[in-house]
Amino acid sequence: MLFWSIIHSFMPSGGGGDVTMQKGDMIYQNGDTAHIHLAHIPEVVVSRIPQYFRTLNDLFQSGETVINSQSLGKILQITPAQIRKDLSYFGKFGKQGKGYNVEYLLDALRGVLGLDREWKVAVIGVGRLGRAIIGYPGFGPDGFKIVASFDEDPRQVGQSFGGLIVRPMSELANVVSKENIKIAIVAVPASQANKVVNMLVEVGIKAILNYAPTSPITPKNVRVRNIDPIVSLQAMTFYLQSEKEVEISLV
Amino acid sequence: MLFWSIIHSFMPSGGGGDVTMQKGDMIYQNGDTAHIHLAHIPEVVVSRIPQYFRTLNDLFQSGETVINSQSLGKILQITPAQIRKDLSYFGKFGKQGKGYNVEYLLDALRGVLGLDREWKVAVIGVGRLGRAIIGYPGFGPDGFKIVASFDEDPRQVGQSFGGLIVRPMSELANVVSKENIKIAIVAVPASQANKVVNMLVEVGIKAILNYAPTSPITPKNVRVRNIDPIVSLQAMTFYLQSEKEVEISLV
DNA sequence: GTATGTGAAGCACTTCACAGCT
DNA sequence: AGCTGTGAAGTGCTTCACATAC
Repeated sequence: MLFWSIIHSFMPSGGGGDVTMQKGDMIYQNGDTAHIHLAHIPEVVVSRIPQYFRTLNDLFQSGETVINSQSLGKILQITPAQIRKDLSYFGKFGKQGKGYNVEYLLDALRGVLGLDREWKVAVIGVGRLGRAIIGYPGFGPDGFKIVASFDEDPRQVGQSFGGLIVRPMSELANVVSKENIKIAIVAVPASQANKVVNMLVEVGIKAILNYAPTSPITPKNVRVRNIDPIVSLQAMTFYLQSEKEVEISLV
Repeated sequence: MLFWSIIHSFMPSGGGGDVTMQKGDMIYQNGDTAHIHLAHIPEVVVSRIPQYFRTLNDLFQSGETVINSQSLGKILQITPAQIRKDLSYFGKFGKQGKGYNVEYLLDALRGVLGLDREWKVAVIGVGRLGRAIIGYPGFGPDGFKIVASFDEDPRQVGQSFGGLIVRPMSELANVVSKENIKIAIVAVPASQANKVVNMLVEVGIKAILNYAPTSPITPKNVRVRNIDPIVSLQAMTFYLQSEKEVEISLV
């Protein structure tokens, strides 16, 4: 039985020379565990893997057993070469002349993304949005389990939404450490967002899905993804107004 | 008084030779209107402009009058060079030795993004998420006005949320054309999403903010932005499980 | 002195094209 | 014959570094 371990930044700071890693390099064996160190994987690649995963899930549900990079590309509007290259960062999952076995690739990507376990999630802010998130049925099937909710407002604390009791922020540290929560969803007003994010970093949260219209600053080892519908809409209105005349000063 | 016009794809298809445009090229004068044709602007650049806009808005609200690319970069975690380069696609908005006048740059970017007008928006699907969107107060201040909501479910039709009556899908074409709606927000279950998106394209919607966990296919002249929290979370779990051992078959 | 705007250099991602396997 | 996996080529975005302007 063999294992692999993804090491994202391997910097033996104690001196002794630089180490340049190549994809697939096996560096050392530690007890029973063989560690394979992968070279840097581009962030854009990582962000596409969940899309492949979701599509493969859909295909699997509809009973498809095999798919090739061309068909997958058509569904996702991505070139076949891109898909093959992306997958090749993680292994060889296909068969020449055939394509990819849907179930096999699905399992492989589940492992790559770390979805072969349950991730506990905390929701901060139980306003209209927070409650919609708690009630959203889409998290469970993918292994995300919302196990706690918090709010600063004493009038919300103690209430129950979706079978989850709203706790005061003062309990954040305790609950996060006791439940070993690594992921938080921020659904508080913009004015509170930065403060809340700082608290989350403080108590050891490592991934934050931020619905507040801010770009909070966090240490490099804490990941943030911002979901801001306004920003998304504005990126589209730019294209909508092509050929519309806009006044500027032209010396 | 001078104007500029952003032409994104200028392809005189009637023959007569290729036209390669350079940033800032002035191509022709038509009546009172000088048209300046900008070269292709990278999509990543366009997607960053709304972030600059939001931050400048925040700064303006807090009374800041001047900012330089360094400070703006610190807030947004973007290099100063990147910010200056991005802005340079659209004009020269700063002063050497000084920086950017916040209000002036804000106005300029408002024009660039086409936010110096009101954009009417339709929401499709008034489930929990759709209602949260309709009730979200963040759209108004940025010029997005939700003017209509639709749902396929007859039990929802006729109800009123946030002062907006839910209409049946059969009225979509009429309302969109009469109200001149160009933007739609899709908040229906995944199973209906593709069908709904096709209907939206059909009736002339040009920009879609899609909350369903799908990647709908649309003509090139219809923009889609997908907001899928699961995909965002999964891109983060990849990094969370660094150094975690994952079983694979290593021949 | 300070900070912008921008060609040029550097770097990273995408696409090509084909060897290799089925 | 068909499709993957992948070096190499191509493309495009980012960063540099400095002339220019305040």
